[in-house]
Amino acid sequence: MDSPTDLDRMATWRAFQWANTVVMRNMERELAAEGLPIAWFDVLIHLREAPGGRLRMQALADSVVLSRSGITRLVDRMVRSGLVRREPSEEDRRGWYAIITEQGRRAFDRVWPTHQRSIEERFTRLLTDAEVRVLDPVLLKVIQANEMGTGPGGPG
Amino acid sequence: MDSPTDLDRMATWRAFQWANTVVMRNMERELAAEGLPIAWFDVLIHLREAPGGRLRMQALADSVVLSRSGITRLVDRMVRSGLVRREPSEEDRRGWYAIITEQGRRAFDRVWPTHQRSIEERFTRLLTDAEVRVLDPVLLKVIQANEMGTGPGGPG
DNA sequence: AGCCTGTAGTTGTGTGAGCAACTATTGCTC
DNA sequence: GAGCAATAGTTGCTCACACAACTACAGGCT
Repeated sequence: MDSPTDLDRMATWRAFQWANTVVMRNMERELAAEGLPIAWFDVLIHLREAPGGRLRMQALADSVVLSRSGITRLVDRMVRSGLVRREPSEEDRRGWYAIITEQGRRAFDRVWPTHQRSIEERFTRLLTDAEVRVLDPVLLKVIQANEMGTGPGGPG
Repeated sequence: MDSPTDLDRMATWRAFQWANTVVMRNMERELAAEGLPIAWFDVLIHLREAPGGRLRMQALADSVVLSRSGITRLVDRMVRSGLVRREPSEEDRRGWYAIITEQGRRAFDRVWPTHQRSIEERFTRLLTDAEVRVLDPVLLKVIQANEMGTGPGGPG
């Protein structure tokens, strides 16, 4: 029962990266096949969970890990498609809310079952209970050590 | 000691995604500050480890998880910068090798210490030995369940 | 009030990635 | 050995993102 060497740990790091890449790529393809880019899905899932189904642009950008300009244009597209609408903030006249529309909720509901099954098959089902219990604090440690201001509650 | 629920597992999945995103973003910024985009670094690390310092274009694309057109252009840029050169394959006259140059090796050596430290601080140092031993097989399972033809030995 | 620094969001611009179409070559089948 | 599907790589096109500059408003200081 030797300790993992530095090289072992580097391999773990690579596997971590690789696992994420390959899962994300597959999910992206699957969601795209349903006509919903994964970025759109992430926006919907965060808006849906936010009180009032709405989030300030910057908060949304943080949630989906996107630049301010990035979120502006992503929301632009989703507004054009009717999944999201904008509304000015009452409290801060510089601010805008992005708000999920009924159509947005329906779009989410439509793809969620498939996506959920995909997450299960590609990730959650593969883990034993014990592994989940180890993984959770590990991921939290990693997130905290790399925090950039925003807390988790991250991507969908 | 209840079993993690489906919701718990979904949260784990989100944390997994989030952890990867936040780490990658930080590393990208750090490497970019050293003048080497992370995609370039990944190419260099794979070429360096390959026999003869060379890899066929498609193999390289698989290693860094990029489309064929993507790898063509990425290699284009690196050739222009002198870190990589191309050489036709003897065995298959359709094929080309991407080969790391001396300058490419020097570029790698220059940024590697910093990057290595970054990986340690942001990831490997955070894990106990026991956690590494749990994490490794978990990641392998995820990779295998999501395999796309290429094996791991993935990104750098 | 007037100023001045900071923040919210949008817009101009450059770049990197994927998809599909294309060329060249391989290798299987008859 | 002629034909033909499959593969290797490149190129045309489009799109999404980041960075920086810009406008508008907020909030503290004098």
